[in-house]
Amino acid sequence: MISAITASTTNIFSQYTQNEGIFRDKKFLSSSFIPQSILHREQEIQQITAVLAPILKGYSPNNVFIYGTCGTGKTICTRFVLNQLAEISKNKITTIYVNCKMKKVADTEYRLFSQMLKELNEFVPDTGLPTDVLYRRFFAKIEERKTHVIIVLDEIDALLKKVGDEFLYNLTRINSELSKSHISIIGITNDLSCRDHLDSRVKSSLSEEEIMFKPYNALQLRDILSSRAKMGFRENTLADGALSKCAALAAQEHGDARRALDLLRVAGEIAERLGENTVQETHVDMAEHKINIDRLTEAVRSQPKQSQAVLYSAIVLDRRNKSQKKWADSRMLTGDLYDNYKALCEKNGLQALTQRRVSDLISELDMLGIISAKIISKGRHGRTREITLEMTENTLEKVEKLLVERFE
DNA sequence: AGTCCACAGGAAGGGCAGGCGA
DNA sequence: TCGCCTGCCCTTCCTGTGGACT
Repeated sequence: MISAITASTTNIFSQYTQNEGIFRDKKFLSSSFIPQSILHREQEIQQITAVLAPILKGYSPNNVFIYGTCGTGKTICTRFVLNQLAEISKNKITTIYVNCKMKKVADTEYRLFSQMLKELNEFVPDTGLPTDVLYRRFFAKIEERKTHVIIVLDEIDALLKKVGDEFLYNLTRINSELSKSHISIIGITNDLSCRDHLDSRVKSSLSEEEIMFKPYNALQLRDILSSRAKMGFRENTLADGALSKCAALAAQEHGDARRALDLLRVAGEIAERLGENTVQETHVDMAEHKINIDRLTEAVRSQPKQSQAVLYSAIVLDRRNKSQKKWADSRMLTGDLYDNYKALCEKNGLQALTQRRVSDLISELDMLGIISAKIISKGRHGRTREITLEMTENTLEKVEKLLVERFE
């Protein structure tokens, strides 16, 4: 029996290695790959370059705020320009890149400075030091460099929402205390209203320059995909319709190039797994479906147990409402959900949280796009949130299966 | 116009785990 | 070892809110 299994797996592996496959090199289909030239972003690249160019003559560049929705090339263009700048200046410039949305990495002031120090090869403990000690170490490290330091704060809105703008004020003030070095800040955000929430003193010092990235249209996305596909796929392995479909689907989602690349790569993986020689439109459909399911199930899986309990209560309530009201009305309110959640906790021996805390968990699930919670007023019957599940039936089944194992 | 409901959500602070330095 | 600092998760207390009802 064992030898039979071994023989079959050996067969699969040898088939896999013998088959040339669809991909030439998958890294070219990754959104983090920075190509030699970036299509349809010439103007934006020029704008970033113009802001940073004074560095080459020894002047301090202005701080800059870059806006644009997801996948419009803000990060890649910034990194592209910084790479070029580093090359021309013969690495006399220090760049620090931090993604402020990364949970447990840079989602608090302490973690941001800890992460920036890490980029400067100074390691500090995850917790335990007073913040001003981190500030001092950061100043010292910057001063030690005796160069221009460009700090790129990607998804800066996430951090601003969480900890306020005090850290930005402190960062912009550093220059007055430095004598041998200089700091410039590039803030990248997809929240267009982000700037409006800044304190006026921060606003004036940070938003000296502003650059806006418009979404790509389907034709532009097609160009981008086509150039990446030439590098990423072997010849004649990609049907023309598949490429157009990826571009069209991503264009529908506010011109998101990252999404287009993901679709193309996953479609290729699906085709390869099915033993096909070319990627077809059907594979793109399957990829879209897979990406949606994977994104949501992964988000649910990584939630703490209490959040999962809240979500499971919502699913149970949704199922009950649908069966009782015969699909007519599956809306649920915060109060109903909380009662259901408390019952679930009791059944599972879980300490129930207060309604205040559950209200925050509902907001977090809403932010993740797993549920939708809309505030409504029921007049004399108070104000509450109307909650609906934001999942297709297939995804819901997968998520439910995952949660049933934990709570039933 | 005033009242009332059922929350939303801000602010403050408690408790815990963990690191640092005297 | 102890005091002080941090982040994180949570509770308690409080004010604000929109629209139906009186």
